[in-house]
Amino acid sequence: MNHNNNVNDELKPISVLLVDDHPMVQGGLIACLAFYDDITIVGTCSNGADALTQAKALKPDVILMDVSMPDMNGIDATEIITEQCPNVKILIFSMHDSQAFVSSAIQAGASGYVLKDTSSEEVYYAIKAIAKGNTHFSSSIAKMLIENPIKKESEKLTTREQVILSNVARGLSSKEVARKLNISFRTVDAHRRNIKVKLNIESLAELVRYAVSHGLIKDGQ
Amino acid sequence: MNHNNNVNDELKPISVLLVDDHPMVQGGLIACLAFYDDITIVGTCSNGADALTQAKALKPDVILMDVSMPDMNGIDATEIITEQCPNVKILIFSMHDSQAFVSSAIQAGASGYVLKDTSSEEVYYAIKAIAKGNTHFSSSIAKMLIENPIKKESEKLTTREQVILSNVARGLSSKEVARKLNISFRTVDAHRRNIKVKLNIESLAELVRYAVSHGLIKDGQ
DNA sequence: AACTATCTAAGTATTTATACCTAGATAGTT
DNA sequence: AACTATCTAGGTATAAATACTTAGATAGTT
Repeated sequence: MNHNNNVNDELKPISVLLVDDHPMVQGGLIACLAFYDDITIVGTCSNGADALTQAKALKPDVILMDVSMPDMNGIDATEIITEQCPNVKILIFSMHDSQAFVSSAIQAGASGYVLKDTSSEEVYYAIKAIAKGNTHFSSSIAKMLIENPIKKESEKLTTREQVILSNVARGLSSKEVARKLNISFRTVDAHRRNIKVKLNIESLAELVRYAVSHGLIKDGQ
Repeated sequence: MNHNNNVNDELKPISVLLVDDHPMVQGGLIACLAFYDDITIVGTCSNGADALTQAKALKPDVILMDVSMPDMNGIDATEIITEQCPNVKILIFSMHDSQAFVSSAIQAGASGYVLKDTSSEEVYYAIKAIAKGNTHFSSSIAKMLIENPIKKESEKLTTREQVILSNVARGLSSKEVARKLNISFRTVDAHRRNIKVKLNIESLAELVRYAVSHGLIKDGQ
């Protein structure tokens, strides 16, 4: 059965690398994309570090990239891959629809962002779109980008601050964060104060809510 | 091909209802479980309300239930279904490994809890186990349950506790909450401790996240 | 070379949270 | 009448967060 209904498509199918640490999501993507013969899955992996290695080795047209993964997350991997493999287009496939995630992904060089609750058809069209050099965003993401454009670099938290905030919002004390990151608790304390000043926030509770609503932490985790 | 290597298995395959709002996860589960002929997927749905309807109509042996879903979450759905359909076993299939979620799920009547990063083999064995009346928990969950056992049978917060938690999660200190509610800060303190014991939570950050994820407060508020 | 941002970290002081304890008042249930 | 849950609140600790200060080490930019 040929599901390729566009006679002008290139003869060569689009090569796709799947990066997702959930076996069931990988299985679902393989099963759903197998339906389309103008897409070939050339590899799968489950963390950002492997994604970089695979991207260099396989040179896929498109990488379908999860965000939350062990070792190296999808955003960081996207940044490195788009720098080192400029011809590889990256489509973020995430369950997080927060501004912070989307902004980071775009600034890292992603060509599109689809949510995990989208249909396989939309994922297919998104892959096709970004393989052609276009962009594709899930409707809710696109709406968010219009209503709330990406902030300047200066208004955002630094990487270190994000790490600190993420750990604090997970329930770790300053001492525990300090131990985890091998720095003084004084440093953690200083970061916490700087974060609060930047965000115009006064309480730990508000910090946690900021972290949750901006995708620095999964709300149930 | 017959992958049923246990000759003592019942002739009738285990009927499973999938409840997950992510099409790709659903697709992955269908594809992965199709491999085993002693399991039959009898239905799929994508929210808790539909799960209840389907559970009553289909009377599946096992429901594979996601937690985070629109309309009604998997925990609430589990509580209603286990009450109304006592013969239906529920296996939670979640990405959240927090104590609060696991405790809630068990107290709602779930027979098992597997994380989304587990292999299809483990999901298969978990379904088999709970269909037989046993339980199954992902190793990290089991470890957590051993290290930090569930303390109380009722994790539901009283109205007063919800008011306290809501205010605390908004960023008010115990003194401020006390002033607002015209009670002693000692009372607020006592409530906070009781809430933590009930929810098996140790840090303020987790309290805030509980409040956000349980709708006591809007996360952007 | 000067400027800026970032990460680092120490000192000092105060406030708040946390963890134990006990226990009275009230309301509803068995 | 006894039991249970809930809300209330005090005592006594320690641990943590908070708010101020200063400042050195890099790295990148103008």
